[in-house]
Amino acid sequence: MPLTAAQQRTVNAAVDLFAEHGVGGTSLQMIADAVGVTKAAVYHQFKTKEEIVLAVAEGELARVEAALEIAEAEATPAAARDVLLEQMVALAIERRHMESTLLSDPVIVRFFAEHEPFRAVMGRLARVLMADERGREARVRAAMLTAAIGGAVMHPLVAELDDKTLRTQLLHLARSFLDLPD
Amino acid sequence: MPLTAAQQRTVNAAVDLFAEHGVGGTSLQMIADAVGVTKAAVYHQFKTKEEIVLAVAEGELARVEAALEIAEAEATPAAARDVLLEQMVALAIERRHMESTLLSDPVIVRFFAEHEPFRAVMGRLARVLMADERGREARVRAAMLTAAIGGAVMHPLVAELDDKTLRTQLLHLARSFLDLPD
DNA sequence: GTCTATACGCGGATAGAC
DNA sequence: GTCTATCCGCGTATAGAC
Repeated sequence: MPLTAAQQRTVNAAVDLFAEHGVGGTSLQMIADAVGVTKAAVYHQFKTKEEIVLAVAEGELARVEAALEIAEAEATPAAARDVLLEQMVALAIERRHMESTLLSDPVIVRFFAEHEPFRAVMGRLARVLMADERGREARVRAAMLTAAIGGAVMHPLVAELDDKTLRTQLLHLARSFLDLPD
Repeated sequence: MPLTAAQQRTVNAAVDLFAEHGVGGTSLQMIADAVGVTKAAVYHQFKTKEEIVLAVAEGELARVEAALEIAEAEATPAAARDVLLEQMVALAIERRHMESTLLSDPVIVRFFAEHEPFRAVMGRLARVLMADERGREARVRAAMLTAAIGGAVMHPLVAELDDKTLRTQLLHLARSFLDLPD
C-alpha cells in the first residue's frame, strides 16, 4: 500500500528525527512540528506511533531488498555474494551520517526480529552471503560479517576516515574475512 | 562512589528490565514495582532515570575493564590481543541471553560515546585490539571486529547454536580475521 | 482526504510529611 | 528511606470542521 502525500511528509520528517533523537526520544509533537501540523493531524495519518516506525522500517527494508535484487541477478552464488558485499557496504556508509541509532534502536530491532517480511529479507540476505556454504561456521561468519559492516561505520575508531576511504577498507576487509580476492 | 543497599536493589531490577524491554520501554513505575516500593522512593535513590542508566552502564563498563586488566597483564601486545579476544567473546556470549538491546540501546550508546570514562576504556580496548599496528586498515579492522563479536551473538542466524559452539566459532573466526593461528 | 479541538491515562519529576 | 500528593508533557483517542 503506497503512502499518501501527507503520509510521506510525515515519514520523511520522522526518519530525520528518529536518526537524531532515537525512536523513543522522538514525540509525535516533534514530528508534527517538523511537518508543520498538529499532533492530531499526524495521528490521523498513522493510528499509532508504531505505524510510523513501521513505515520508516519498511523504507529501510526496501533499500535492502533493492540491493538483494541486484545481487541475486548475478550468475553464480560467488558473484552474487560479492555484489551483495558492495551493496551492504554502500548502504552502511550512507547510514553513518544519520547520528543513528536508527538500526540499533530496540524498537526497530524488534520489528526486524518479529515481523515476517523482515525476517524473510534477512533470510535471503544470509543465503546470498553464505553463497554455497551450509555449515555452522558459514552461519557464524555471515552473522559476524553483517554485524561488522553495520556496526563498524558507527565506531569512534573510524570517525575520522572519509567515506571513500572507509568504503574501500570495509570492502577490502570484508572480502579478506571471506577469503576472497580483492 | 559505592552504591547503597537500596541503590543496588534498584540497579539489579533495572538491569533485568532494561534487558527485557529496553531503556525507553522501562518506566520508573516498572522498576519501583519490581523492587516493591513507590516511584518516589526510587527517585530518592537516583535523582533521574539517566542516573539509573548511568549506574547500569558503569556496571557493564566494570566488566570490560576487568577483561582489559587481564589482557594487559600479558607480556606482549600479540598475547594481550589474543587474551582480550577470549574475554570479549566470553562477555558477548553472557550478554546474548539478556533479550538485549542493552548495549545497542541508543541511550546506552550515547553514554558510551559522550562520557569520558567510557571513551577512555574503549580507547584502551582498541589499542590492545590493534596490538602494534597503527594504520587505517588496523583501525577499521578493530572497529569491525568489535562490532562483529558484539553483534553476531544477537543475530537470528546463530540463535540455534549452543553457547559453547558459538563461543568456539566466534573465537576461531575472530582469530582468522586477524590472521592469527587458532 | 486533511485538518482542529479536546479529553484521558501514563510516565517523569518534585515537594513535603512520616 | 519511604510515603502521599501533585505537576507537566506525551501518546492515544474521538468528534467534527473544511
